[in-house]
Amino acid sequence: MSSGTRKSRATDRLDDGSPFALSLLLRRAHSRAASAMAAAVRPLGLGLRHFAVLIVLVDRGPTTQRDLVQATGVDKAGIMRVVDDLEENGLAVRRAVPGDRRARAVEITVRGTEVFDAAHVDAPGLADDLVSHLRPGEAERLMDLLTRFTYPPADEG
Amino acid sequence: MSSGTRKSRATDRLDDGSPFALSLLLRRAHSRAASAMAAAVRPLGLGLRHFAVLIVLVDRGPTTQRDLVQATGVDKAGIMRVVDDLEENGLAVRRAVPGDRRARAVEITVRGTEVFDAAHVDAPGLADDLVSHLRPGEAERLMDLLTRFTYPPADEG
DNA sequence: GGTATCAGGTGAAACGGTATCATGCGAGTA
DNA sequence: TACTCGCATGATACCGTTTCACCTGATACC
Repeated sequence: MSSGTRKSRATDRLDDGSPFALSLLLRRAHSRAASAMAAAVRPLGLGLRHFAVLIVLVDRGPTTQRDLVQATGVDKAGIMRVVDDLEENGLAVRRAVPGDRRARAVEITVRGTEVFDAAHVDAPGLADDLVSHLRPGEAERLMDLLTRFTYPPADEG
Repeated sequence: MSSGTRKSRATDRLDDGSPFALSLLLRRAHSRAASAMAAAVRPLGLGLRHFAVLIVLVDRGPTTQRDLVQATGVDKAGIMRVVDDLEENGLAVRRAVPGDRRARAVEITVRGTEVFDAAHVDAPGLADDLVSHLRPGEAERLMDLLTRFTYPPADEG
């Protein structure tokens, strides 16, 4: 906390010692990754939020909107709008759930899987570029740490 | 990309193999960290974005809005609004820069430093809680990896 | 049946980014 | 010096997205 003027730093990194450092750093890290990966889906007229839903649909099959909220961490209003978009573009459909008249299961369409596959043409290359400046194994280490940071064992949230 | 139905997972994690996994994971990691740390500044009537600017001001002293854009990674329109808020609340002031009539240097006020200190009462504890389920040294390792992920050496963006 | 809870849906407000504009600086030129 | 042109800084307007609060209808529990 030097008073008065202070020479500007060489880098633009925020102070690592602050208790807010991790939060601010994650913001920039996400921004960097998101803007890079968005390039893979933008030509398809989709945003990453649409793709996050498609991934779940491919991975799990028909999924209620409630479960999509849980799986993606996106607010239910956001899921609503994303599913609206997917439905308008014919990439997914809302179907009634047999046992529960409240619930609507979202299911990916054939056209949806085609778009899903199309996005995976460029995506792996872009993803590799993101971490190409790290040393071997560090990308996996980062994923592992991030996963365990984001999903604590059960108690503390 | 297994075809057809597939058993639902126990956890709510997204597939780790997808090229989009890192981006989506960073989104949730940031969300978790940001909502936790926001609790430390919410009582002061501020958001994390305001605090990101205050940190730079404390660390560097008077800073032009252009440099705040670089330091925080926030768009210049966003910096405008944040500085507007800080000025309205008396936490910072815009001052003319001697050599350049275009530039406005933002400087933290006494009241700004008081608010800055007030936020640091709860912040360290909250920050520790965020990583308390990780093993010793892993938090530092995560910060290190995130830093090097976010700020590539110079060439590749 | 009565009540609490849950899934889905809707509208308003807050947030963040893009495009655009106005002014000032600086390099180059005559 | 005076003039132009390109670029930088800040400010503003607009638009898409996200978040919050509330509402409707269905289910579960007593």
